[in-house]
Amino acid sequence: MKLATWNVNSVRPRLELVLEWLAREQPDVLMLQEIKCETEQFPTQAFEAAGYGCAVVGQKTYNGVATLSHTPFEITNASLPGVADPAARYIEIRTQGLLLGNLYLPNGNSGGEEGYATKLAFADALHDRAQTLLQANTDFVLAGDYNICPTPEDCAPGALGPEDALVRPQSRAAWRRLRWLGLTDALRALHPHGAAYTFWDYQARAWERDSGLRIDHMLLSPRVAERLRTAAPDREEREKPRPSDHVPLVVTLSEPPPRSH
DNA sequence: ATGGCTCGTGAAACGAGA
Repeated sequence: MKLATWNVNSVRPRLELVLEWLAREQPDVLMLQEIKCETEQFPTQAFEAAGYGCAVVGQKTYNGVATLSHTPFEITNASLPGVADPAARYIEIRTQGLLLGNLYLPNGNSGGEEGYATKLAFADALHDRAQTLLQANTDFVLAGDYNICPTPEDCAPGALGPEDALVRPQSRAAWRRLRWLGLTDALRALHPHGAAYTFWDYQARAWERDSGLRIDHMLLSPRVAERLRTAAPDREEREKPRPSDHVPLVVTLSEPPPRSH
């Protein structure tokens, strides 16, 4: 099973790029963030023509998430339980025996301390959602743009100041708290050290200087982690004309073991 | 060097992004 997450920074100007990527990579599921359009404006027909059903939560101008699935699915949540903020930042589906949460965690650099508190509140609610799913013995993946660089290795030297919301101690603590539930960081489980960036700023020739960040992640519940085979950012997408500032993170899983009884 | 790009909005700057 092949899963991917990709912050596309607006789906409409990126539609051809995403369709080409789907045709080439043929993932089972692609989780998109920052679609930046209302649900009705999402190019559902184009993705359906490519063989993917769409679960979409959009809004005007900002945010928005969509999950594309090659296999039949049901939507289990169109917002993150416990989050009062109406921003379109979470959609969750069930397919192939997995619950797949697609999230766009608030950046937290705008809106002062109130904006930062929104980020931490979302992370708290995500922790509670993961805990609920673990208690229900559910196999799940939480994938998306977490807007957190978990460790200094995940931030190119000088790319961010120490006060940035992506590296603030409370942001990193929120990430560790998720991991301490027993979740596996797919990328780091297979590649424990070194840069594995998923984002390069459009500005200051960040891509050319490889001044990137690792902020897009997939967390796996324990039984899913046992099936982990590969995890890698697709850096080639950052070379394309008019790219997103993020690249896809691609994870492959082996088939689930036969059920015991 | 707090700017540098790239979006959406809506028709000019501006906010958000990270």
